[in-house]
Amino acid sequence: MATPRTTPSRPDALTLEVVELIGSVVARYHEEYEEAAAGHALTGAQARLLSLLCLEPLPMRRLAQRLKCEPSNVTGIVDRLESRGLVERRPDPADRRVKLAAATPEGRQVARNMQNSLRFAREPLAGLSEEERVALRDALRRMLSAD
Amino acid sequence: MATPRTTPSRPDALTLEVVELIGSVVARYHEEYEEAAAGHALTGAQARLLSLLCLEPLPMRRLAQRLKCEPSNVTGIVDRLESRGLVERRPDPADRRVKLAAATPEGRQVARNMQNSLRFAREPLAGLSEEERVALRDALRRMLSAD
DNA sequence: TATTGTTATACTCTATAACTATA
DNA sequence: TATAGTTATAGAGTATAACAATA
Repeated sequence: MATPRTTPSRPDALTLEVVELIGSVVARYHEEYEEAAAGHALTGAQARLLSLLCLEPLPMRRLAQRLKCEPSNVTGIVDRLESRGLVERRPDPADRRVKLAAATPEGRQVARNMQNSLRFAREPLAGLSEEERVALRDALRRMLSAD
Repeated sequence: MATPRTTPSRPDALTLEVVELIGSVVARYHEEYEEAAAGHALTGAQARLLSLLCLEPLPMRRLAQRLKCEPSNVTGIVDRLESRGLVERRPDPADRRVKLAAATPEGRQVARNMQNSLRFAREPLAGLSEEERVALRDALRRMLSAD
């Protein structure tokens, strides 16, 4: 194992700095996401839901799972997007209890515009060489699978 | 410059993967932060405010700046923390308009407990060697200053 | 006059519980 | 009976505008 034998409760200065840097990246990412959403008159939750629906229509229930919130909340978020014509509800032919939420063409356009205005989420790597990107990719992969 | 000359609108596969990994880290970090806060009966906003006050007492106005919200919101968040005895308001001897919010000893203890339960923010680096941590630190630094 | 903190208001997000229509 | 979606309700965060106390 590559882990140095230090007391878990007293991480070394390097580890502390990396953890703080990750916190900064997280904060920065979130700020810019909310900002980009607000620039298109969307809340963060609306923007996340709309982005999901741009990939494929989804039952309300699955939207709640993806957004990690209760199904009852999805009703309101979809209501607001639907009243703006960005999302629509369709019946599911296979199960009449299910409603499929789907992005309209206008909804997809708004989502695209928003994602294009997300500079930091798109270009955070401008200053890194290919070698550095590979190293960063490997480190991030390992972080996410370390659980 | 180390940036390869590709069209900005069509990033290469490596870049796309790294961007997606960063998104995953951000999502994971946020989930665990909210979870840790909820475990101590705090909302995310309350946890962030309390963590700030653990470093030093701050005027309400500065808290709003740090949390990137309107000063009127800080009143309510501090109210709720104060009613639980985790935060207190003190007069500022230098300016009688100002109220300094400060964490109580109990508030500091709750914040410490919460931070200790943040595993992902603390131990995502367990699988990385010191060399890799240095490379990760440098890459993150450059990402954050690339603006 | 300008600034600090607060109040009042309205909207959104959130969880919980109860309801309906299907299955 | 179980499930999908909704409604009703209450608490919290948010922005805006107006206010009192102080500078």
